Amino acid sequence: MNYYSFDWGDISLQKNKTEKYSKILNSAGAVFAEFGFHKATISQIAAKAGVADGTVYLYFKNKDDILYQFISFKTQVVFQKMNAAVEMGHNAEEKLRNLIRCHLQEFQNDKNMAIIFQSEVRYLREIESQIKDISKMYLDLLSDIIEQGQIEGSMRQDLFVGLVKRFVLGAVEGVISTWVSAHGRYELVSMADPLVDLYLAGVRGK
Amino acid sequence: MNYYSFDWGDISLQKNKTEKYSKILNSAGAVFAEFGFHKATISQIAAKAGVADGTVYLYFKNKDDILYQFISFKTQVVFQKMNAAVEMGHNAEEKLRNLIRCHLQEFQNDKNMAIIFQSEVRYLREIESQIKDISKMYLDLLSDIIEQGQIEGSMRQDLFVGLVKRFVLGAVEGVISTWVSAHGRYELVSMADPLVDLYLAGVRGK
DNA sequence: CGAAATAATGAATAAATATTCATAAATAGT
DNA sequence: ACTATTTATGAATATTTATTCATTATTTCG
Repeated sequence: MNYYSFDWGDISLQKNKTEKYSKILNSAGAVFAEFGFHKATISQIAAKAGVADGTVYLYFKNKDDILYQFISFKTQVVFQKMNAAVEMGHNAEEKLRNLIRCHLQEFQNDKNMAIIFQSEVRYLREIESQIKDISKMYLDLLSDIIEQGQIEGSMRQDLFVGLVKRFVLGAVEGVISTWVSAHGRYELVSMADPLVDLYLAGVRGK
Repeated sequence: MNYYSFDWGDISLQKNKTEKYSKILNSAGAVFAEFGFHKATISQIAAKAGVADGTVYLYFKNKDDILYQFISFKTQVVFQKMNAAVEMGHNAEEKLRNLIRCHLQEFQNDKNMAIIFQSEVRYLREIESQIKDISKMYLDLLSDIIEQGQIEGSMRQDLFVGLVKRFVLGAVEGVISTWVSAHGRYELVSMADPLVDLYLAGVRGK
């Protein structure tokens, strides 16, 4: 194994493999988003990725696996960003605001992901194990923020935390859902501040 | 046509037809809820309804049509009740509370419906026309309530109504979703008051 | 280069199941 | 009771498409 060939083979192999894997995954994302998981076909995905149908099966166990890996990968990436965003906040309100901003920003940047999360996540009922964990992480993140807010005194003591976090996540998802229905015509992220304001102050006048 | 036979034929015919139609529709609801629309089979539905596979096609155009009719029917019934509930309220806050209570109560009473709405409604992308209209009615109901609240002075003037209604609906759906995931183990309707309280006052302390 | 290993192909296969339809049962009208 | 009409049956069909795999292409590396 000389200097020139040192690991190059493996590296470029890895790279090609990764590239093709990503290509297929992204194509799948586009096709799933356009037609929905069940109406999407392997042939469509393969064609869009520029590979043969059979090739898909060199990178994924089966059709379900493609969806699973797509969601799994996207979730991980987004969640990492959310975590970082929350950490940037100096108090509970700031953390909440950062979380919501990040959430909306990421979904705005990746509409395919937004559509797929909205429509297909629930299909993975059985497969869900890992994905459920990540959804749980999101809710835990919220729990921490709320609890911190209560300690700081910026949030009410009489909150039912389990309800509040569902309330927050549900509303964000609703807002994203509307944005998707509107074919992403406006700035999703511009909803962040008004939304956080609603969380904090409610609809009632003073 | 004598006294004894007067219209009896037709009446019982109607009744039988309606009965079988409902039987199939309800069986479909149960099967869809248990297995999900795509994994549910016509044979399962037929078996549960106690009819032959072919019979299903005497009452429904195809599998999609069963889902469509199920959702369509349920939506209409629920929406009528919601409307009535809202009308019982004497002011915006009461109306909002009645709406949310009714919403949660109806979904609690019909878990199959809750599951199907949660998982499958978005599948009907194309078919959605009528269903979208009904969802729109829900949002209009909310718009009216919020606007009334603003006139009464019980709700802030600076609300972005389009956002608020999504916020409200999203949060209710989130709460229902959690309840379904918990296999309906607690009283969904007990969430109504805390939820409305969050809408009105937010999470911030005074 | 050339043999071995790896990767890609896409036509053929296999399985699932929605839908049809010839036949049978039930019902209604006389 | 008898015929016509309506309703129900369920085995057979038809279609769709995920998945396989024998073959071909590409890459690796002495």
